[in-house]
Amino acid sequence: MGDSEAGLRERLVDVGAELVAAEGLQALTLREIARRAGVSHGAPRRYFPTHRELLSAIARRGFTELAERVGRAEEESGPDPRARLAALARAYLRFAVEQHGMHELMFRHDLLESGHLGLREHSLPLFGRLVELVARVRPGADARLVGGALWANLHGVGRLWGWGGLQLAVGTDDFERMVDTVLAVYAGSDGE
Amino acid sequence: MGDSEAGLRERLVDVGAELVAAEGLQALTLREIARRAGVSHGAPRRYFPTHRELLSAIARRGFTELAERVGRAEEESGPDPRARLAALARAYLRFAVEQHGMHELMFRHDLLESGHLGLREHSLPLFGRLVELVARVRPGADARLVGGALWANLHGVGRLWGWGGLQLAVGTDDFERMVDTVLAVYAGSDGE
DNA sequence: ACCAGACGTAGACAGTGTCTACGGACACCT
DNA sequence: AGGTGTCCGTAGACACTGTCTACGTCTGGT
Repeated sequence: MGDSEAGLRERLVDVGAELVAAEGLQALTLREIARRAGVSHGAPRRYFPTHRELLSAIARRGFTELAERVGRAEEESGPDPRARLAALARAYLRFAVEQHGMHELMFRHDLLESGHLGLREHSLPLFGRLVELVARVRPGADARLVGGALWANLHGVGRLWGWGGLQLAVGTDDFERMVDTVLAVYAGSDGE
Repeated sequence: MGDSEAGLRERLVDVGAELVAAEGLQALTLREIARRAGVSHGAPRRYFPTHRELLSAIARRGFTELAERVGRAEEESGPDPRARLAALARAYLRFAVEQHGMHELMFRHDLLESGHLGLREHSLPLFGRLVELVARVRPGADARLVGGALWANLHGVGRLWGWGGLQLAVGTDDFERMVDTVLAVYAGSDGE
C-alpha cells in the first residue's frame, strides 16, 4: 500500500514487511531492503542505526497488524465470550501460519528493545483481551495464568504447524481440528 | 566429552553443540565451528556439503539428547501415568529453557531434511511417548490430537518463556506454576 | 548570497558461505 | 623399491553481508 513519497523510514518498513511475507525471514537483508526501496545500502542507517533496529521496526508493524486482525475477527463474532475466544484463537493462528516469516521475526529473542518501547510489550494488549475472555469463560480460574498457558498453546500450534512436525505427528492436515482441540481443552465442556 | 581423535565429522557436531549452548544460535558460524575444531574453514565441506547440513546434524544431536533426558526423567518418576506425564513435561521444558539456543535450532523451518532422515521425524519417538501417556490419563479422548495439542502447549511455553514475553504478561517468574497450569488443563481434575 | 543542516551516495573494511585447485600422507599393487 | 590412487585437509578466490566514514547535494532561513 502507499509507499511512494511517504518518507524513507516508513517505506523501508513497508518494503520489509512485504519482503518477509513474500520470501521469508532470511530474505530480510539490509542491502536487499534498501535495494527494493530504491536507495543505496547506506541510506537506512540514517533512520535505523543498525540492521536489528530495522528488523525490530518491521516486527513492530507485525504486532500492530496482528492486533488489528484479531480485533476485527473478535468484533465480527458477536457478543458470546466463548465465540469471541474462538475467533481470537483462529485469527491468531491464521496469522501465525499465513504470515509465517513475520511471526517468526516477531518472536526472535535477539530483537529486544528498539526506540522507546520494547518489543515484548507490543504483545500485551492482545494478551489482555485474551485474559479478559478467559476470565469470562472460566470464572473460577486464575485468568492471567490460564490465559498465558492458552497463548502459549496457540503460539506452539502455530510454530509447530509451520514447522511441519505437528501435522506429521498427529497424522492429519486438518488445521481446524487442531484448533478445536485446543479450544475444547481450554474453553472446556463442549468438545471432549 | 570425547572429542579428540574421533573423526572430524563427530568433532564438528560436538563443537557445534557446545558452541550453541555457550554462545547462542548466531554463534554457529561455519568458520567459527571449524576454528574451534582446529581445522580450516574448508574442512567441514568434506563431510557436510553445506552449512545447513552441518546445522542439521547439530540439531539432530539435540533431538537425541532431548529424548534421552525425557526418557530418564520419565523412568525416574515411577509407574503412575499422571506422574510420568508431568515428569515428561518438566523435562521437555527444562531442556527448552536451559538449552534455549539448541531448542531454537532444532525447530528452525529451513533445516528440513539432511542425510537419510528428515529432522521432523526425530521428534516422533518423543511424541509417541507423550501420546501413550495421554491415552492412559484421558482414555476417552483422541490421544494423538490431544497429545499434539499438549506438545504444542509445552513448546509454546518454552519458546515464549525463553523470549521473555510470557513471564511479563502473566506477571510472575515462577516457572513451575506455569507448568502446573498446563498440566492441570490437560491432565485435568486436580488443579483448577 | 550564504550558511547550516538534513539526506542520501560511494567506497572501504572485516566477516560470512561456497567453490576450486593444490599438497601431503597412507595403503596397495606389481 | 617404485609408482599410483584415494582420502583428507589447506589456501585462496569470489560474491555477499553489516558497519563505518568521507563526500555530495539539495533545501530553508536570515
